[in-house]
Amino acid sequence: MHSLVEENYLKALFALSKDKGSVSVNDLSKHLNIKMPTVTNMMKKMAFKKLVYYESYKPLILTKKGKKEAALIIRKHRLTEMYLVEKMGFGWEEVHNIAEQIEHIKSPKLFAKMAELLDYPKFDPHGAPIPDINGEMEWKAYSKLSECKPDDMVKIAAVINTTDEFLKFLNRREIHLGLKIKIKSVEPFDNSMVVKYKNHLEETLSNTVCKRLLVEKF
Amino acid sequence: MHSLVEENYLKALFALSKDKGSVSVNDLSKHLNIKMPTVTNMMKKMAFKKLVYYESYKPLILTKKGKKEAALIIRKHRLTEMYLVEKMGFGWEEVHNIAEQIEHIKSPKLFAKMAELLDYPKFDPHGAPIPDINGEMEWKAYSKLSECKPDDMVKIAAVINTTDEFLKFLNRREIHLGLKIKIKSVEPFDNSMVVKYKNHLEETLSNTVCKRLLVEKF
DNA sequence: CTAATTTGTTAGTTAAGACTAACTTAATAC
DNA sequence: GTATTAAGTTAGTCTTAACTAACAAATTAG
Repeated sequence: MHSLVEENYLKALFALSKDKGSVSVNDLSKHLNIKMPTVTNMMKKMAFKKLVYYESYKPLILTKKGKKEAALIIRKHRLTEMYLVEKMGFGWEEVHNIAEQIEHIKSPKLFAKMAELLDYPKFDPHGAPIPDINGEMEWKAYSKLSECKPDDMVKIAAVINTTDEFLKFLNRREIHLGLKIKIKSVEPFDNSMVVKYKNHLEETLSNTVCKRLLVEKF
Repeated sequence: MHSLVEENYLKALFALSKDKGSVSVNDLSKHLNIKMPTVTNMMKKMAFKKLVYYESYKPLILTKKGKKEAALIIRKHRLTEMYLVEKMGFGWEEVHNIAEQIEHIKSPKLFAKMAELLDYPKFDPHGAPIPDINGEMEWKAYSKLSECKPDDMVKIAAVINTTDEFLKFLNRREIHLGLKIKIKSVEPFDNSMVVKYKNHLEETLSNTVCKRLLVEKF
């Protein structure tokens, strides 16, 4: 099995390669807060273990094996988050740090039990998909709220780039998954949106916020 | 905070010093499966951190601080075991390994929540006392089943020196905490006991087994 | 009470995973 | 298209926590 450190490299590689499919040493270094030479070294070790394709001066690419192992760690993370929220009563802004630790626990039984008790959930408390036991996962085709137009009626499906602070911000405005929102207007100069939902008849959301809210139109 | 490794030394020191109050380097070395020089080294580091009293060639003694920190790790371990059994449906023979990992998690909130959901339990699934939030804990004055006499009626209060195998052995005989047992006879040559409980009218338990069962007389 | 054995320590080595300093390759700018 | 800047690598160091080999102290045996 892999060390906790390797698991963190795997997760970072997986997260950063979402779009391009590859990652630079620099990006990985910044994301993990680890200096570049250390990253280079680790990539050589992980290449030897067939977790990543590594060639000098070229972008890093996860192997199939690396991707699967990363996805399985993410599975453990998201299952844990869901468990903490659904079964233990934590708020969605409290669970990240705990899950960050529990995801490294070696006990297939523990996570199998969580999945069972949660009735095999497909999404975590932030709307992110939970990879299945084979590491398979797919994001649904959500739009960003920031890309919607006035008069669109949308439902909040997921929150991305979550931080505790951002989630607390949403809490204060009673914004949660499943919430139905109507877009009243978009300010042209800063792309902030005025939206309406529940008893919030005129809430303004900055573009920074809108870019982090994934929605389903309906 | 302390490293996972230090936490394991603390736990081992605490467990081994139960009776004598002190531990030899040798015992600690054997218990942790770590060679003596490594232990000596670590003791110096931990003495510097005021977790243990260390003098060359003298027995190791936990400081008050060391004892408290050890007890708090044991608290996390036993709370976790209780949580896994009571809230997740694990068997008492399955929880040790998982708790061994979860006990190192840094999240006061997580363990506070477990305690709350379990309604502040005083004992773990094996009958061992759970230290309170200040690290205070006390074993009740139980007897070993091996020290009981024929015709004694006793109730199983705790299981000590538990291993998965021993707990499975108890499962197969339907022996569990709270079970009421009558001692029918004691074989003088090997101190094995013939006992009666529930629909087990004549079950023989070896001395090895009886020494690991703590009971309350009634 | 000395000899043998056990226990404990010292010194030096190793591996993992971090770092800095210095150098090289690749990318960008003019 | 060369010069500058950014990115990546190499080499060497550090810390933690393990190890072995060799030595020293304490205990036990006779």
